[in-house]
Amino acid sequence: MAKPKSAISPTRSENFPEWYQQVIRAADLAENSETRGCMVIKPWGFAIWEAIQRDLDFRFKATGHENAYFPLLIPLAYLEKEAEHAEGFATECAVVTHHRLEAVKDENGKTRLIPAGKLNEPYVIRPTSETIIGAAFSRWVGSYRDLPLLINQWANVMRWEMRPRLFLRTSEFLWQEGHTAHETKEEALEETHMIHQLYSDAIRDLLAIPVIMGEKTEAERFPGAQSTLTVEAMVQDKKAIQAGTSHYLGQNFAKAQNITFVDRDNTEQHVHTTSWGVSTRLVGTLIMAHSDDDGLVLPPRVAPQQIVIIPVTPKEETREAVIDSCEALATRLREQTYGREPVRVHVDTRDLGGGIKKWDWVKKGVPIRIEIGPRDLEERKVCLQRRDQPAQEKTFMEKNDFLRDAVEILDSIHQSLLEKARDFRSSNLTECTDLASFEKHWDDSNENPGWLITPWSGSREEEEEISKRLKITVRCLPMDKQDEPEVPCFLTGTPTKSRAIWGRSY
RNA sequence: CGGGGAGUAGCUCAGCUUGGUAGAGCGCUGCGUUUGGGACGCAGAUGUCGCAGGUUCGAAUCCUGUCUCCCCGACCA
Repeated sequence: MAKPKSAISPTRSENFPEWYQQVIRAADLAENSETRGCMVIKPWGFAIWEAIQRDLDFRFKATGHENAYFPLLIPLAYLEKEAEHAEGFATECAVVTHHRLEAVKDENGKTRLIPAGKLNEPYVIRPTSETIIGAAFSRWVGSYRDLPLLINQWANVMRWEMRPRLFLRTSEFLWQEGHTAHETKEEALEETHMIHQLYSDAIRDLLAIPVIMGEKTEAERFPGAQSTLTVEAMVQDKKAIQAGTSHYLGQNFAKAQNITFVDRDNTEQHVHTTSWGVSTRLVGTLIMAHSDDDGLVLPPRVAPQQIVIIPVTPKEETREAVIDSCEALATRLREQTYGREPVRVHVDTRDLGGGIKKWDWVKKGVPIRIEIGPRDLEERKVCLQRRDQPAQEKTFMEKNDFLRDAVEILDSIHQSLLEKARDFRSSNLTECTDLASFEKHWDDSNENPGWLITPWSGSREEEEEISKRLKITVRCLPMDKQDEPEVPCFLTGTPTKSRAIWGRSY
């Protein structure tokens, strides 16, 4: 037999980046727009982001945070206040310099709009909001009684990316940014760790992606931060994606922006701030983590539709009965809940061939497909197909059993995706203790090198040298591997208890 | 931002070297036959040939500029 035809071409092994684009197109998630580097997020893609939003928003509020909203435009002078931060973002800022257009006829009589009304002080379109939120904090905080201040904002930000990719790196993207201010360093650090854990839990429970929790090295830190915590995910080409970050900013921004309070001993102090965020990049991560050569595979918790019921209506005389039965089943299923929300069920009554509909939903990644035809109606059965299994795979089960087990099946799909991702990562994360095999691992003959974990005590300069040379980065210093048995660093030979994870990244 | 490739129907692309004003397959619409399956037949619709200039009697085709996308690199919270 010829090799089975896949719905997506090229396949992952043929051309991973192209496969990624095709999955997005086939699932109708998003498209490139006319605006450089920006994307149009289509309903199916946006619904995934909305599901992520709802869950995270719930978690933020449950841990005492409140939502607020700050301006899109930041006075240039604000961004200049924290030196390291200013330098870090300088090259990727879009700048607003005018506030008016003048309509002018050109030589062909066509109306042209010419920027006019030059601003004395330009605005920067926010690449992140530390500075403008800091300015608000300095007004809002006066006493230790005002602390902690726990704010989150859902917003868009803009970073003028040179090489955009749908969802993974777009010039404009959607995210949430948490900004908090605290009395003490300990409290602020506790906040960053709490959020770090929250992200790790949410990504595991929602997206079925296991992440490694760790700290960034100095070279990889957020500009202006004292420490940056990261959650790192591995996707199917074995590259790393930073899926979320949580920063301890120390008093850097407080000092730059005068965020002070009078403490319990009546002395003026600077607050300790944090910031943390996840973005629409999570959608890209999810696509690359689970999808296969037949298209998108969605973890049930974020699937815009979790169960799609396809009526099979070969004969006109049984058509109505079949559709009624499908609708009735959908209603019963919607009465159930999965992960704090009613089960999302869609009945596909479009007047199209069964095969077309089936493959449509395969490519869109719907976790459960149910088909009901006249025969099943008589036998009170349903035909069950799971997206975590091959597209041809079918199971017939009693309708009542399915009604009883549907939520459980959704959860088992979630679990199987998570386990598969976990197995993939563990078989591509190898220990390495010597420089020779480290260098060999990254040489050109190894097209998709996995991650390496090494004993590490190198300096920033040593890290930057080897990173540049081998086109890799330290993904993180994994939190649970910083007190290991003392062995020589693979690079410097200095005995160390610390371990570092290395990889290629998006 | 550097190197390479590409922009022609919704999608994938042919046509461009040798200028004469547009095609295929898939998709789409309608009708019919099918139908536990991404089927078939017939009929039909759809393009300022990325945009702006220039050369020419005439430009998808030649020239200049510009924008966008893709790949590789540099950069990247």
